[in-house]
Amino acid sequence: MKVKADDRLEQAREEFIAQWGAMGTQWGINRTMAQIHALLMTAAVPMSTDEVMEALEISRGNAHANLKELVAWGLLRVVVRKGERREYFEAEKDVWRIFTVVARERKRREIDPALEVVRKCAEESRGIATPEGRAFHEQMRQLEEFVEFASRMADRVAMMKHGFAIQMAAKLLG
Amino acid sequence: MKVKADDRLEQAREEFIAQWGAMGTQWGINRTMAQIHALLMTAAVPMSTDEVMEALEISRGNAHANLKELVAWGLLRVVVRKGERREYFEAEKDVWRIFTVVARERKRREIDPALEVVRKCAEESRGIATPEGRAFHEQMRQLEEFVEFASRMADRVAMMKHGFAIQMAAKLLG
DNA sequence: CAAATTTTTCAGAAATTTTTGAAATTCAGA
DNA sequence: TCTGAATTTCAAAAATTTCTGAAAAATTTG
Repeated sequence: MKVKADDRLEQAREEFIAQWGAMGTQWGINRTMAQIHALLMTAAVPMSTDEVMEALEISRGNAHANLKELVAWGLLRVVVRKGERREYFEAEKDVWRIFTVVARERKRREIDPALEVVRKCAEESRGIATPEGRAFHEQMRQLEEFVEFASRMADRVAMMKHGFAIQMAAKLLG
Repeated sequence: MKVKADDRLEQAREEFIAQWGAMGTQWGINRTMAQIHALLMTAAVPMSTDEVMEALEISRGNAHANLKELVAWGLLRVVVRKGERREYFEAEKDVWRIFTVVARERKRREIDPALEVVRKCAEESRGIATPEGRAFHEQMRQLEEFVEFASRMADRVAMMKHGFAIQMAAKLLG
């Protein structure tokens, strides 16, 4: 009976890890990174690099690089047991916190650079006197305005507490 | 004087196209697709496949595939001039509409598949009696709840009119 | 219907990203 | 300081994605 329960869990968990990994691709996150995240998000206790390597059948270099990347994002914490040198990794499991972390990172990688680009182009095209020049500048201005708006929204959302977000969403969805 | 204005415009526009293309990469959109979008978003009149090929120095196959993809997304419209067989392409220039189109597409590619995955895993792990099994199921349930929430939010935002979004954002940002 | 023009397809080439695996480095305890 | 265990780095290999260019298919016109 215990064996059967363990099997079912094992199977469901492997399914989750595989699928979440495949999805990472769509999200612009590499497969291994997403798989490690899925693995640790569903781990009862922190895992070492070697345990991750074994569970996902990946190389040390790959495991290492992606574990560190996840730590940099803030999705994993490093845990050290006293009297041991080895590092263990533990995932953030709170769904709302995972979301805000990812939102912050995506804003940094997607919105901030876009803002720079449109600002520069709006600036460079200021005052060109031809009709085409005016149209171009106006287009850049509108883009800038919008991207700046998106940037502020992202900041706000990333700072929100779960309760507040739910409350706000209730209004929006109601 | 006219020449100088044209040069400045040309330069600013090329900068925009190059940078927007580079950014596409970060956004999980391929470079050419983003460049074509930038090119047409800043074009005074609709352009043909050959004009796009020439402007970006890309092959016919590449131009064709990405023009069609942009049409499928709803970011370009096909325009046919009377008495001409050739197709011309015209970009959606309204920034808010561009945003809602992209939001819809990203929801479809990123959120919907995630929802399926976590639903399946929550289902498959229902009723596993071990502590690990319960923890896993609970984690999947919370993920499911959140992704469903995100899905609904995305639908709402994608349907909003510009004015309403601004109004709502004012509350949020104020 | 035949010719001319335009669109579409697709196999292979090129570019980019990811992964491996082994060597170099770091670190803590003896 | 030396040893052994762990982390970090990185050049090369593998996998994946994107692009080309030419051929095939479709469409319009005379």
